[in-house]
This record gives sequence, structure tokens and C-alpha cells, in this order.
Amino acid sequence: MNDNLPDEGRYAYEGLDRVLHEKARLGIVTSLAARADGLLFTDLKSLCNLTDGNLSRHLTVLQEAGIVEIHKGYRGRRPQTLCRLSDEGKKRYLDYIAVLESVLEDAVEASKLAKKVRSKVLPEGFSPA
Amino acid sequence: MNDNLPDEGRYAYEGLDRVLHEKARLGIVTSLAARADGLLFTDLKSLCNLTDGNLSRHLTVLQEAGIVEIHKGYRGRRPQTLCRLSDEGKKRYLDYIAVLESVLEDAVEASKLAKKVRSKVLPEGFSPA
DNA sequence: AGAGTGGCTTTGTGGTGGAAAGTATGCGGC
DNA sequence: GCCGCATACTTTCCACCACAAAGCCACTCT
Repeated sequence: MNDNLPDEGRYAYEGLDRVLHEKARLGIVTSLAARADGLLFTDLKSLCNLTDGNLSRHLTVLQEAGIVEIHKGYRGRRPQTLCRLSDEGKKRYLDYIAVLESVLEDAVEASKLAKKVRSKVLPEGFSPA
Repeated sequence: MNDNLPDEGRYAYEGLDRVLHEKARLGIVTSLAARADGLLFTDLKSLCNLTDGNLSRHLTVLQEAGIVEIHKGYRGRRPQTLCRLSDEGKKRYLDYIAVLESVLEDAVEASKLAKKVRSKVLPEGFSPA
């Protein structure tokens, strides 16, 4: 096939960071993005409707990816974990969001085109099995 | 904790359909959304920069989920597979996109708030480990 | 002191994305 | 006619990972 299609890879969305492109983590990071002071483990848990185990696991992943900073401390004698977006994390989040925006643009364009009536004609030379 | 936070579950994004919320499949479906007449296997392959095996698997998933219709035919003697978004698929795609939009809104709001200087003060009662 | 709760971490597992390998057919050269 | 290479997929395999369940520790209440 013609490799020089202008549209080659048009919908590949390579910039969609795997670490961020994940329901739960997307929620976590988005909620963190809004609060420069960070959020507590328990707040995140209820904001994102996650179980303890789940949140813990995702936070570890995000931390290892350098996206969040995790500060373990105490409130009185009880452990209290504070999570913040790192600068690096903020950067990557913004990049990710930019790609999402382009996905959305594609989607909008698509639904415009989709208004056209679907032709009943199959591509030339095509014959059903 | 107070369960009646107005923000409970605010960032849970429950509507983010797992089948669609996937780099590769998101690309596939988005490209299909624009063309009511569908696309051929090979076109999808190059549009989304997928390997044959990958594309094949994702198409099966999408078909089993009732999102795409797959028509296997022949062009001359060579097999030729045509893929189209089903009506159901179009519906689910639009729902998904709507959720994506709200993620984006959250992100925009977040970056507005993030303009505020990050306070150096840790939450009350918090002491580093 | 024993039951209950809050705040996490660790373990177990079923599911899945993607690479690699496999199948089947067609075409061109010699 | 068959050898090699290409097209058009499908199937197999594996490493990873999201999520649930169980575990852990400290505090509180009674």
C-alpha cells in the first residue's frame, strides 16, 4: 500500500502516556492538578471512588513514574499520606491533556462528517463472503 | 470521614468505557467515526500504526462488544475486511467522548487554579516522617 | 481486654495488550 | 513449475497490571 498517505499514523495517538491514560490514575492526577497543596490519601479515595488497595497501588505507580510526590507523615499518631503532583508530573499531565484535546477535535470533526448519509454502496470490487 | 462531601466521586469518571478507553481502540473507533462507509483493515492499520496482529485482536474485541461490524469479503481472490461503526457503537462512542470532554473541563479548571502559588505550608497537624 | 475503626500495604489472580509466529493466497522471475 | 517475496489476516504466547481480598498496625470505645 501507498506508504505516503498524508494520514499515516493520524490516529495513532502516540503521545497518550500509558501511565496517565488509565481511568483511575487519570482521576487521581486530575484531582491533584487542581490543588497545589496536594491531597490526602483519604480524600483521593473518596474523590475517585477507589478502594484503599487500588489507590495505594496506583499511587506507587505514579510515584515510580515521577509524577507524584508522596509524603508520609503523621497526624497525631495516625499515619497520614499527602500526595502532590510533581513539576515533572504537571508537565506530563499537560502534554497528555493536549493529546486528549486533539482526540476530541478528531471526534468533533468525525461527527460532522458522519452527518452525511451513509452510502449503501460497498467499496469497488468488494463482494460479501 | 464525612461521606457527604459534595465532591464524592467527582473524579471517578465511571462513564469511561473500558473497551473504548484504550489507546489503540480509541484510534480505531475515532477513525471509523469519520467515515460512514467504513474502512478496510489495511487502511486502519496504517492510520493507527498498528501491527496486523494487534489490529486483528482489537477489532475482535470491538466486534464482540457490538461496537463495530466486520464484513469479510474478497477483492478478486484476496480477502478484504471492511469495518464499520455500528449504530450502537456510534452511540457508545459519543457517550465516551462526552466523558472525555468533562475530563478536559476538569483539567482546564485545574490549570486555572494551579496558577495560584503553591503554599509552602503543610496541612495542619502534618509532620514529616 | 476485646471488638471495632481508620489508614494504609501486600498478596493473589484473572484479564489483556502487544510481539511473534502461523496460515493462506497471490504474483513475478527464471 | 517452483522459489521467494508480499499481502492479508489469525493465533499463540507472555509479561504486565488493575482490582479485590486479606493483612497489618495503632488507636478508641466500652
